[in-house]
Amino acid sequence: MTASPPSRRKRDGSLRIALVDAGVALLRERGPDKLSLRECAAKAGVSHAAPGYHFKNITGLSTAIAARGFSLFCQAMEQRLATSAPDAAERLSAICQGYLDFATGHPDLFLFIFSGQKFREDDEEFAHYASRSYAILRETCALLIPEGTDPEEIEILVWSLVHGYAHLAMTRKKENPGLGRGWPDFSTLMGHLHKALQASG
Amino acid sequence: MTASPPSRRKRDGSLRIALVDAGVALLRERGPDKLSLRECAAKAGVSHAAPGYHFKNITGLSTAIAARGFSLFCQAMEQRLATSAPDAAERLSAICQGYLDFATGHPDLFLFIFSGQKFREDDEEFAHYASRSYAILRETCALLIPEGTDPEEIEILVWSLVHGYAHLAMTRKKENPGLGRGWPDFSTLMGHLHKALQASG
DNA sequence: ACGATCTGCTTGACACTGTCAAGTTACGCT
DNA sequence: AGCGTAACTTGACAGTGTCAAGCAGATCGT
Repeated sequence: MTASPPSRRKRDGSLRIALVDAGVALLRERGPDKLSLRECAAKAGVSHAAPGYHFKNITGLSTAIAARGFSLFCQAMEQRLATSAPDAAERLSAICQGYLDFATGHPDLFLFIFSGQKFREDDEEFAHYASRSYAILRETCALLIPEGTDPEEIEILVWSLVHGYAHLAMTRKKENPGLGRGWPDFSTLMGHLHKALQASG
Repeated sequence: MTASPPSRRKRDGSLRIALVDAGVALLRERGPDKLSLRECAAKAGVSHAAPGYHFKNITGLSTAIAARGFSLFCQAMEQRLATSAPDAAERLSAICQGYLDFATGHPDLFLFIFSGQKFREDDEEFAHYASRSYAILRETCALLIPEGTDPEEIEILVWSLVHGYAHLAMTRKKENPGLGRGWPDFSTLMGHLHKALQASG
């Protein structure tokens, strides 16, 4: 796996990246609770203690993987935003779609970053992408805040709805490769949400 | 811990219960990802392999703990329902309050049962309480379904909103003993939800 | 060109985990 | 009293995270 030339030493941090790659792959193959330093090492073709050098403990590796997760999460939302119509309602639909793209495309990673397990919040990369993901939501909501309403109220409303939908879909029965069998499409929920916002504004 | 008379053998399944108690306590003390068969055994005062007899593997113990979790979950909702005004909107508010009572009262257990880890779905107790918790939601929503709307659409709408709110509150930063600092109260979200339902009905 | 140094890894050890096989003990029954 | 079996205990093994020590290749000063 990741078979680079013989086994030269890297001063460029490429093993660090390879280990995160291995971790992401491991999550996908074995599930969100089966991460293991030693198996990441094996997958990357290095000795069992090599990860300990780059991430001093398993929390460090988990944090790096979560950072990768949040980065992909942001990417998914931005991708949908990039091809969205410019009006506020469409942009809101777009980030929600991106949200669900990420959840269905990387269910393991999605559950992992929202597992409630503690990461190293002081990690720069992690903090960057985690806060950026919320910033995207916030900016998109900004245009839809009814006069005289606390913006956070709407942000949390939207976020709760899409997050709850995605998270329930991922945790309920594993026989849903996409979203739950027979579940209403998110667009119908989005319709109700818009009605609520119109009624408020 | 749970110091019963000397160390007599029990034919009544009381060790099984003691082990689940120990597991629940362990989750609270050490976090949702730190469950251990051996430590549950120690906490219950039995040998390291005793849990293996009652739950054949750690998935078995996890399932029993999750069953306990869902049972408390149902209990929290029913308790709020019992003292609620009889009209549909109030009953809906009541189960949402119960939902949040459970999440804030047992954050570890809440994250555990919704961690996405797989349980033994064929376990009778687990299946009972898990499906019952959804049934409570369903029954409460039933009175609020607008004419000509798929009931599941409203159920998922409500469930997503309250679940997303609770789950985000639990996973975002651990310095929130209750719900996030400065977060809008759920009742405001509930207000928007009602507006949406009125606009639909 | 060459030795010193430092960085990136390896090796080895330890305490801990889940799981299984085999042994032991106490309870209920006849 | 004695037996059978349910409810454990004991012991072992492989796998885990973490740490200390060793070691070798890259880089630097000269």
